[in-house]
Amino acid sequence: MRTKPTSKRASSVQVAHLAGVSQAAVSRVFTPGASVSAEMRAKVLTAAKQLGYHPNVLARSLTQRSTNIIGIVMFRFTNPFYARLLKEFSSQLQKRNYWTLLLNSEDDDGVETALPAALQYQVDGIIITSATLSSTLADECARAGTPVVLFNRYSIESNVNAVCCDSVGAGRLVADALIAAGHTRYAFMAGEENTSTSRDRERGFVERLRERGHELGLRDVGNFTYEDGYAAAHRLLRRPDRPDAVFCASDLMAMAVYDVATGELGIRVPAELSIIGFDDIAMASWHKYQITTVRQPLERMVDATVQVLLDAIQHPQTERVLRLIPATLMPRRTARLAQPNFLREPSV
Amino acid sequence: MRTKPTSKRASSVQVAHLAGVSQAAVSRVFTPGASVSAEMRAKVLTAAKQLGYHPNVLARSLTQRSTNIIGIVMFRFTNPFYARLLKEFSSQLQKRNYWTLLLNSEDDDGVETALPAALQYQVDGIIITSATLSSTLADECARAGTPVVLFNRYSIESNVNAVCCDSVGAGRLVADALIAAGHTRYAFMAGEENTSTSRDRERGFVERLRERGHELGLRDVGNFTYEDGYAAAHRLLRRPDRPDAVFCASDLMAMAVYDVATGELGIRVPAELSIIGFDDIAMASWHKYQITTVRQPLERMVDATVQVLLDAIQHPQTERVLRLIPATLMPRRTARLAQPNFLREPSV
DNA sequence: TAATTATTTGAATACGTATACAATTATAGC
DNA sequence: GCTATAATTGTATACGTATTCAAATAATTA
Repeated sequence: MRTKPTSKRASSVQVAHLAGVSQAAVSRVFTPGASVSAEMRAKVLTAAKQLGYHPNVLARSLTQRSTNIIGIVMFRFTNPFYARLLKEFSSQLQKRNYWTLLLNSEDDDGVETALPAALQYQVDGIIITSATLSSTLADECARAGTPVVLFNRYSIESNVNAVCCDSVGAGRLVADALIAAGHTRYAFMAGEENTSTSRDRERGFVERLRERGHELGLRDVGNFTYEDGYAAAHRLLRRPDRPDAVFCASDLMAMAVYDVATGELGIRVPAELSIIGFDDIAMASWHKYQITTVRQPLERMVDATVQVLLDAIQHPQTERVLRLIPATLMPRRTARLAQPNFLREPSV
Repeated sequence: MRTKPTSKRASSVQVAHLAGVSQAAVSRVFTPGASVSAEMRAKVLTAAKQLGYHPNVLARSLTQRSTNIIGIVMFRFTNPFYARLLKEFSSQLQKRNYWTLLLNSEDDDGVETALPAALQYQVDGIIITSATLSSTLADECARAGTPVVLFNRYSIESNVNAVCCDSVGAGRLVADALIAAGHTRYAFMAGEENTSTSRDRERGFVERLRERGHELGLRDVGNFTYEDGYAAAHRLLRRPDRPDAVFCASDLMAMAVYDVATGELGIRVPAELSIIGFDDIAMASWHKYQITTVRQPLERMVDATVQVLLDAIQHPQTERVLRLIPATLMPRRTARLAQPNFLREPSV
């Protein structure tokens, strides 16, 4: 059905012909650092300009065995954290002369189909933000010699690089802060249950509460979204034994809790209820919300990820890297917290 | 500095060798519709599996002269409308067996550098969401035989395809709706001043107000963001002759106006002030906002864009296409409107 | 000036695939 | 059985570039 696109893109051979030189000469003119005389360069460049010639990067990558393309596997596009993440990745990569092939793992089999496709496009590396990697897939990447970095995921069995925010540590941080301010009835609102990010945040939180003699009284699930968080907030806050502190696995859910509490139920925040979110998306600092939240240092995480990936590309033999990046608490208006020096309490 | 990555990806020649057949046979096994006997297919596939062989798409695209890659030029990633847009594009394209090369035009010279890069990667087509096209660039694409579609932009001089929401029509729609409900003091909050989207929305709005004997009393600029919208809302609403109807060029700004009005100034919405936004992002329908807004039919627009682009790819000779897609009003809670049949008033 | 070295150039080949063409084998028709 | 046709396979070549090697030219030195 496809008509063969008779593209008129000029080739190096045509340029060479027009300039009266060899094809190799043309190639050298467009290869930084190659040996070319000034007049040769001039001749070739005018011919190239005349024909509108640009080197065919794909043909080049055939001989160079490197495409300068990085595949990014994604799916929660509309989540503000991920939107910003993608922007950060693409601009970081572009700055280092790499390009981004976007692999949407939203539908169907997700990663399972997207990833082999990426390999066929000979990407130099892969960043995965939306799933962990089955060992089959990990093997396939390894066999293809294509390095992979998981972002905010890690995989115990398979031998894959990862850069993560320290979710467990962050959960503990929040527990400490809330305990120090004298809260008594704790709740946690989970994201999607099967995500390691949500589970780890919860684990750190609960662990630390226990260690210091408290219990997690309540938990509910908001699937990382405002809408589901809104419903969950209703369930949590209308109970007679409603919590006086809610830790949410995302800012969107924290905003929903805030809206339900102040808008619908007349609960005073933070006097009667402390709310802490996660991510520090732009909205969290909107004037009307001012959500106290855990800040994932996104730039640093992206930086580290790119670093790890490019390292792995340049030194294929190195063993796997795991990098944990600490989160920090952003005190704002929705949580009653002790003086900031609680942060320096000895962490047991 | 780059070590030559000695990739171990198997080639069709290696598979052929292992299977004891010709390279052409291997190629045919992986070419849908080619003539291959069952036993040949079996032999090749087992050999391929054993070597972990996947065809090199780039090498293929050298002979086919088509990469199945579409370049998307973007930059307002974190704006929820654009985030959703990108998701919609990538999943639509992926469904049709195209892949997305993401071109971030955020920094530096933006499109001017990103686009030539895309051309070098021999993309089959380009979608531009963040800028219009200089005639130089348009020429370059035309010369390369690479079709381009502008999304929500159009260009008078250069001969480039475009799919747009009918911003002018939408502005008129809003004017009609607000007039019908008997408002008297109108204001407009602009996005970034140099964008055609904002300008066209304003133009339609003002035009239609005039036609029906009204004036635009006030205008201010919110640059499409919540923060700037917040500041602009303060300026607008603290005036003695404050408006009783504000039309905002984006939902984020409308939300800011709502927050300033209800949260800070105690203005009742919609009794004393009607607010209408633009885009219908997910947040606009959040329970606490329920912003009355103009809905850009994003799926239809994306659909149309992809359609136009793929058409242009398959039939290179056709002339340029301009497609205008009508917007619709989503009545919610922030605007006082007449009964819905005002929509059927004869449009002069 | 001649001899030596450094620089520039072109011819040939490789990268991994698809395909036109010819050669071969299988199938159908009688 | 034999011929005519269809299906399958291999050979050779093309896609557009980078790069090795040898040849040719320019620059340097004595």
